[in-house]
Parts: sequence; C-alpha cells; structure tokens
Amino acid sequence: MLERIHLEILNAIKDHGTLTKAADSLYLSQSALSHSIKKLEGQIGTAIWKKEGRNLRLTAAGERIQTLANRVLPQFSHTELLLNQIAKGEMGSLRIGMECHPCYQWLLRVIQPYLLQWPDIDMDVKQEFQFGALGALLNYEIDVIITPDPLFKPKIDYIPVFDYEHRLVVSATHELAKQDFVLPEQLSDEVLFTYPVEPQRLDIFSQFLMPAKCSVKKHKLIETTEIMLQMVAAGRGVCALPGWLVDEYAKTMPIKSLRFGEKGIAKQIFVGLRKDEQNIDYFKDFIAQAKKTK
Amino acid sequence: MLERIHLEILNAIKDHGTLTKAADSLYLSQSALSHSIKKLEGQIGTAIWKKEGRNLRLTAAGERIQTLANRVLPQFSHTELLLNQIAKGEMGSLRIGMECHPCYQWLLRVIQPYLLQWPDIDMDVKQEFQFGALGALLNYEIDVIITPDPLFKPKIDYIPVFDYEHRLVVSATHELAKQDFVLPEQLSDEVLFTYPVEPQRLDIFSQFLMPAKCSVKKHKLIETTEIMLQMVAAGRGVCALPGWLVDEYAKTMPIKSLRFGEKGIAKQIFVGLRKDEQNIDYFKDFIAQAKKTK
DNA sequence: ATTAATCAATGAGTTTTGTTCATGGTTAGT
DNA sequence: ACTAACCATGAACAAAACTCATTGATTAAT
Repeated sequence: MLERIHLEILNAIKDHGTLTKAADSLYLSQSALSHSIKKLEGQIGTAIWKKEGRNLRLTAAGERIQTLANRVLPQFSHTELLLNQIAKGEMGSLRIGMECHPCYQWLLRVIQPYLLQWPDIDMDVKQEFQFGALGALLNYEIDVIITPDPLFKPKIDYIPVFDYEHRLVVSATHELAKQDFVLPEQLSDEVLFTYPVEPQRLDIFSQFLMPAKCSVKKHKLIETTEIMLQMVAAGRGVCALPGWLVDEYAKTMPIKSLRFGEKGIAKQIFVGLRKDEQNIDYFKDFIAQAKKTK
Repeated sequence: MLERIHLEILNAIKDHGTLTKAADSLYLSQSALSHSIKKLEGQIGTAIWKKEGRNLRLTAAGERIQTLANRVLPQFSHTELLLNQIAKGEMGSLRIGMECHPCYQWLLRVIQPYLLQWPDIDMDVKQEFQFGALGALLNYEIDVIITPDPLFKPKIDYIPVFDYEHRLVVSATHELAKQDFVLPEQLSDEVLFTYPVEPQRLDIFSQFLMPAKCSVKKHKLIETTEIMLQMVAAGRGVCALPGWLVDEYAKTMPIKSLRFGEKGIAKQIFVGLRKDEQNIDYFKDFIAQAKKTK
C-alpha cells in the first residue's frame, strides 16, 4: 500500500536531487529508501524511477506519486501542527448554545475580551436546537450551554455566573410605572409580550401569574428584544426581562421596570458544560470571563 | 508520525461505528487498531477518542484527523488506481466530462487523432453528473472538463480552446432566414427548442431575451441536437446553437443561422483540468489537439 | 438481579517489516 | 585509469506491528 513514507521519499528526492541526500534529509540510510521503494514497486507492479546515469528519473508512476505527495504532504503536516496546538490546549472550538434570549447582549460582552485572549479558538453561537440545548450539549453539537434554568443531568455541571432580577417592563407613562412592584391581578387587563417559547418556561407565568391563578388579557409572541421594547415603550403592552437589560435600554427609551410582587423574582444565569471537560483551560477561562462580566 | 493507517482507522470507525467492526473491515484485529492509536496518542500527546459507554467518541484531535482522512484518503486510492492502470500498460486515463451538449461533435474530431497518438490511454466521456461536472473534476471522477462557462476555482485551470459564435437557427423557408441578424422582439411569436437545462444557463435567455425583457411564445425541451434540428428544419420552431455546428448541418438540411442582435453572442469553449496535472504529457497533448481542432 | 453479550484496553509473545552495514556495480569527472 | 558520487542488493539485526488471550466496563436480556 502507498504509505506516507513513500511520498516523503519522492518529495525529498525532488528537493535534494539524489537518493543519498534525500536519505540524509529524512535521517535514514540510502539503502533504507532504496529498499522501501523497491518493495512498493513490487506491490504496484511498475517501476517508480529508473537510473539515468548516476541519477534517478521518475517514471509516469513516480510522477503520479509525486503529484500526490505535493498535494497531500502539506495537509499531513498542517494537521500535525493543529494536533500539536490541541495537545498544548491552545486550540479547539467553543460552541455556545443559548437558552436565554435576552442574554445575547451579555454574551457579546463576554466574548469580546475572550476572543482576544484565545485567538486560535474557533467560536460559534447557536440559538436553535431540534432536541433542546441540553440534548445538543450531550450530543456534542455544542460545548457549553447558557441558561437561566439548569436541568441537572449526571454528566453535566452547571456553574452560576451571575445573579439578576427578573422584572416587569412597562412604558414610562403607564400607571404601573408609579409603583415599585406589581401584583398578579394588576396584569389581568394587560397585553403581555414574550419570546415564542412554551409558557411554563416563562417565569412570569410559572412563578408569578400561575401560582396566583391570574392571567393577562392577551399574550403575544415577539422574537426580538428590540421590537418587544418598542412595543412596550409605545404603550402597547408589557413584558418581562432581566433588570440589567432593562436598565440599559431605559437610558434611551421611555420605559420603566418594576419588581414582581413584594419580593421579586431572583434569577441566575448558569453556564453548563460536560463534566469531563471542566478542566480544559479555554473552558475554564470562558467561565472566568463570564463571571467577571456583569 | 501520522500515517495513512491512522486515517484508515478513523475512517473505518466512521463507516462501521465500532472499533471491532472497523478492524474487521480492515482485515486486522481490534487489538491492532487499539494499539496503533494508543501509540499515536503517545506521540501527539493528546487523546484521539474516549470510551463512552461501550462505544467511542472522537475528541477534537480525533475529528481533525478524520477531516484529514476525508480529504486525503480518496486521493490515495485514486493514485493507486492510476498506478494500477499504468502497471497494466494503460498508461493512464483521460476521463472527459462534457458540460456543453453541442460540443460532442467537436469532441469527436478532437479525440480521433488523439487516440491514434496515445494508443495506451484509456478514454471515457461522461455527460451526466450528480453534483455537476466541476464537482466530478474536483472529486477525481473525471480528469478534464469541457465547458463554455468556466466557473473559476483555485484548484482548477481553464484553457480556452476555441472561439465561436452562438447563433439562432431557423428553417431555410422562415421569414427570418432573409435577415442577417435577429432582434429580441422578433422571437416573441416563435417556438424555441433548447436542451433541458435551467434557462439562466442558456445564453439565448441570459444574454439576449432577458436583457431586452422579451420572451418566446413557447419553450420546448429536446435532448438531442439531431431531433432539435429536424424540428427546426420542419419549421416547427427555432433554436440556438454554435455557428460551426449549424454550418455543418446546413450542408444537408434546409436550415439557416443568423446572428443574435447586431453584435452577435461570442462564446469560447474551455478545457478545465486540475492545476497540478497540467504538465502531464498526455493531458498537455489533449489540450494541444483541442486547440488545433476547429 | 443475574446472566449474557458487546465492546475496548492491555500485556506478552510472535511475526512482519524496516533499517543498517557491508559490498558491488555503474557513471562522470579528472 | 583512477576516483568520487550514486544506487542496488543481501544478510543480520532492530523495531514495529500484529495476534491471542484476558480483563474490565457497559448494556441488554431473562
């Protein structure tokens, strides 16, 4: 069978002219190369070179092998380089799965310095999953998951990276804007905007409205945070978002946020990863960076 | 060092799922593969796979190697095939892919003297491709492509081999036969025959009718040049073909050709081949012969 | 809950392959 | 003709790759 060594030999002959020098460059004896090619010739049934004077001239077969060598050897060494980087932990990929729509802005701030620190790490952010982000993590489609509600599994570890309060957002001119907090029944006449996910996964339902057996006048689905807040600012309805996010938008938009109930809804963002990958440097650093970013 | 066998192993695992089956497919023992990879792991300093349950899962390093395998192994086997052919005295093969229906007649004239000159070259002409002729070229299914519209790729070189004019063909008794050239609007009441390919790939549409926002009364698809011209000769419609081809048929059929617009549509036929194979003698000669043939 | 089956890892022993050494033959330059 | 530069070859040795037999882990079946 045609092996890498055969390609290396022909390549070295191309570079150094003679078999002897080629042998030196490969740290082998001239005899070794000669034997090696002789054997291959026996296998493929045709000569690879012929002696011409005291040098070698490649046959058609030899030229074919050389063409293959030119194409293929650089790829071998490139891969070996990459493997080396991987071994040193300098390289790899960080595929992030997001299960938290509004966290995207926060993630951008995490990623920015991280990319500078790990220039050779290939990064990718995914937001849609056929079998859920957790499934994707277990399936090796992603490496890291960012979620506000960790679903514990034996092979996954979650690390809390920051705390925030989930708050109701209303227009600055809304009646409720005068209050510090809102009660479930005060929403019964409101239009509520949420991201398009199942209600039981929305805290405003599971932790606020449903326990009090209240509901809203209408529930509308909106995909993007910007549009959602535009609608709220225009007084068309209310929505529920992380406090820090609202604070940011409140600088430029006529919106206000208030606590859910007297105690508010406290939330945490978790980074989840596969247990056995916890001590890989560039994963650890990602978590460190995430914890640092508010 | 990363060897072909390592690539074969990862490739076989991809194909057969387990190490045991992979070993069978390579006619080796499971133990051999395990040892072989273990040794490589020691050399590169990182794991290639890890056991998960009773199966294997590739690490980042393993995936790298697999990508290399995908890229490189087909090239090895392709070269081995060629070497085999050379050994059998076939000297090599020239597999021609055609992307230009009417060029077939021309190709026959190229091949005729070429076959005499290279009696040991195995020749084959293909006209249908699952992923396009270019894909076939990149995939080593063919060695040469003949096309009027070269799609430039870094690894492919195109050499123009002859110029011709794309012309409208009408029956000798057709009104238009009196004219030297035709205008787009003059076709609005005609039946147009073309080969069954997407209209945007037909020059009569992309370079003549569509720019003038004109169309034809009816567009019918016909597979073969002969039948197409029979239809045109019978006054059933018009078609667009290379000038030289029409000239030939016009000797025995009542047809005439005329220019598209005042300036006509100028075309070129290109021969495309893989860059690193350009200096193989029997390829060079094929191109020389193609350039010579009008 | 046992048992059986599947699958990968490991160590020892054997076979195969690769390498060197020593040598001989051929060519080109002096 | 002599010498230096090359490549080929065979035998001896060294290294590697491979197999066999076993172990350990996991999963599926009874």
